[in-house]
Amino acid sequence: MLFNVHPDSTVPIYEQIVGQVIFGIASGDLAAESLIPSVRELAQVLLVHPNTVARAYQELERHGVVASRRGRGMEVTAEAPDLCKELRRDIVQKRIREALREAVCSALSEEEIRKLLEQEVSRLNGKRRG
Amino acid sequence: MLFNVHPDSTVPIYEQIVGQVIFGIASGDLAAESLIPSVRELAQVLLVHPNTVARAYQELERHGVVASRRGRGMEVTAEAPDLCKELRRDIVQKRIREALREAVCSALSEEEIRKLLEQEVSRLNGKRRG
Amino acid sequence: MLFNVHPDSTVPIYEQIVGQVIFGIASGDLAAESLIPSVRELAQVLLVHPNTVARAYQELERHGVVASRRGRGMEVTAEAPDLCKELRRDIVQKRIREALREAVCSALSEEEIRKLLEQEVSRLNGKRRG
Amino acid sequence: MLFNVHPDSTVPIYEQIVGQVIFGIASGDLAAESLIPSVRELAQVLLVHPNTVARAYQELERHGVVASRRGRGMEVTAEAPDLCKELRRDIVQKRIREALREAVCSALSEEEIRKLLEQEVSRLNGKRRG
DNA sequence: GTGGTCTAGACCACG
DNA sequence: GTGGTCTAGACCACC
Repeated sequence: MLFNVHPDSTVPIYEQIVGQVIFGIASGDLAAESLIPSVRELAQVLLVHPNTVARAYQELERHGVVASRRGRGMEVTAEAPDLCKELRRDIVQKRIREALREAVCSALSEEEIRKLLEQEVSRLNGKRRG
Repeated sequence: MLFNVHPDSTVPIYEQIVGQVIFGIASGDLAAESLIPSVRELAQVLLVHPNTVARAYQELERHGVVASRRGRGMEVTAEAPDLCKELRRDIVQKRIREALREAVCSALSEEEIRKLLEQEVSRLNGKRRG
Repeated sequence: MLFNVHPDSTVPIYEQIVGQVIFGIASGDLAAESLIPSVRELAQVLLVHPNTVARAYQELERHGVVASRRGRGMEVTAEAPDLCKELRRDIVQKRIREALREAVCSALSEEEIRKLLEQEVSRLNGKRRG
Repeated sequence: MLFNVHPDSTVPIYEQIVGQVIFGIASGDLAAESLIPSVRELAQVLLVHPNTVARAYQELERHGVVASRRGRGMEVTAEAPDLCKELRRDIVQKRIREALREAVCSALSEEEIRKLLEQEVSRLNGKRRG
């Protein structure tokens, strides 16, 4: 499981972590009933403060995708995989929708926007395969 | 000239205003050497605090796209139109790139991402024409 | 509006604050559309750290009983009074139910429990009027 | 002897176990000079960690209601039955007092509180007999 | 070892 | 002034 957080994003770090865990569960990297990385462990990997991770985990618990197991850690719930697939779609769709809305209201033409999109999609697929 | 700010976005309001003005200049809605709306006027239209607008204007001044004319207001500079066309592309591209990067790292397949994109593009074009 | 928190309770302080605000809204002490005390102000009154109050306020926001007004404070929502009357009942009922469940499983007889209850009710009503 | 622990209560599990043993001794289910269940046995029944049970037993030993008998286990002391009857009353009374204090400070009327109490008492008696 | 709570104090965005 | 986020590090309950 690989975590990607960007400390300089306008999106709070804890929210990025929430998203990453949701993605991990949706993709199957984090299986139902398994334990997610401990607060301290993930904090060390991401170079953020444990409190920041803890806050993300509380949010995830609130969403019902993980449950705290006293003294053991945070466990992925049985319903999480289905739930996270929905949440993942919502997150990605929302982000894309906002980007496109901004593109439209920037008065760029539809062709220009499509060109930009195609270009960025190819760019990322290059990265993905590379 | 139409301004769109979304108070619940993670993007700060003043930054949204900066973007809107840049878009307005790039599209020609705000012509070179013309005056942009006064701080108070725009604050009233957008239902935000005048300080927030003032801060956005400072940022625009820093970018060199507007210049304050004592006693008259803020004027679009001569170089602004070209500059803003570049800035506009950068802004839109950056936002799209980030949205797609997130889509990719969510482990959605390329196909699913393309489907989402197409769906959202149509949705916005519907709105644009409607 | 009077706040009662007990630092040595097993119930976390932030949760006690959540309850107190809900009670205040349910009773009408905190009216819809009004601002609740600021984080710093309440922290000073309760002699707790501002972060603790902030956490309580986030929880309340999540419940939909207050909403953050950027730069102004936290506002009681329009739906809050009705919502809080329900929440209040749930909180009080839950606490009473747990106390009684414990009383029953302590193997005290029904009479003894009733006697204890009556005694404590009178005691509190004495306090309330005194 | 039946043990009831609620893992999601704000009351620590070890403290719940302490209470349950005190109740058992007060009611006569656990007789003076008899052995209480072993740490491992009780841990298995309650599905909690043996350390948690061990901690509860330490607490009970500190209260003087059980004493460890090398090689045999933990024995209910001779003074325990009387002591536990007092402790039981204190525990139940404290819990009820706190629940009622909260009810009062929630600004529910005396009438409403009495109604809630009556309703919950009947509910539990239904369970007790059922 | 685990997560949960709390204090402390920094910086930021916004009004 | 407001709330929001983050770092830092303490102590606790539990496994």
